[in-house]
Amino acid sequence: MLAIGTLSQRTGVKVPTIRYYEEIGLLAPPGRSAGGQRRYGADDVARLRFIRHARDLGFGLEAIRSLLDLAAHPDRFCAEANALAMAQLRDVQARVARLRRLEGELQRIVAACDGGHPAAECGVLDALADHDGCTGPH
Amino acid sequence: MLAIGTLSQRTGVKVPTIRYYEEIGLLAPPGRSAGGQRRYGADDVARLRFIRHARDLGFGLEAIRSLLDLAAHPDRFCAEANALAMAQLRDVQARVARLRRLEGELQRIVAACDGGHPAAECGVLDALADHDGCTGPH
DNA sequence: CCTTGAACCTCTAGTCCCTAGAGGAATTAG
DNA sequence: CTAATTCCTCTAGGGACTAGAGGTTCAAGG
Repeated sequence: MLAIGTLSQRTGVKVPTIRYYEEIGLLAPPGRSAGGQRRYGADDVARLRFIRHARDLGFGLEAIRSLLDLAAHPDRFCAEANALAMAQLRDVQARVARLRRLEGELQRIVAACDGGHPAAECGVLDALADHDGCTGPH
Repeated sequence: MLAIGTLSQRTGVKVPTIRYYEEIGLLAPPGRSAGGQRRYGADDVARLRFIRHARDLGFGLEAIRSLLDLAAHPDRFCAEANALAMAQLRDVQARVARLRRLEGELQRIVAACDGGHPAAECGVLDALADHDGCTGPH
């Protein structure tokens, strides 16, 4: 049986975060030692690693809850898991597209000023004040 | 003089958000009508547009506060504005890089399952449970 | 067996940037 | 003048944690 700190080390999830996951019902309340401390088993390690991995991939906790639910019922069909992963992929792709536009605007803005002027002539401040100078929408 | 709703329309910032910006000191408390409603002028439109644009570009409110402060002192040098914009650019670039790695992993994961299996054989669920299958770190 | 120090416990509050709703007052168009 | 719309303040919530206070339990060394 593992203490919470050991579970934390084995999964890379911080101790308060583990307790938070328990609080919101993502992790089942574990057994306790005689003195009342949490004790975890191998199942908890696997479950928490799953959560960690999905979080790293940008899934929200509600999506993760659905995925875990699905994984707990191996006889159900996994169309939902597929749909969740596809939604996540589309979300990531949309964010990349948006960030790349921002990157372009920021490069333009940074190039407008080398930092050596009085603020009155600063290209950065001008660019922020004037959206019309932007190449596209954001 | 503009009512808060008109200011909202002209800047694209929602009414509660404008009040929130006032509360945190990003926008000066405006004058009031006889009945106590906020009345804004052209300066407020410009300032709020500046804020909106910087938010759209992903700047945090504290960075925006610094930028506005700088813009209010046209005699100061703008090295700080330049530094803030560069920091923001680097931040955006780092996020893009990370999201592109995620995109790759997600594509691999989505390809592992067409949604037509029982959950026990689902490639998506397997991939989430097993980080070692991933191409790179995330 | 006892002591020490690390790790654990609960609880509250804070982060960021808003968003939503309740209950009521002011304004504006007809 | 009335009715509809907008405005006011105040409180609470959300996502996903993070930080801190004040106190308890555990494991290892002597």
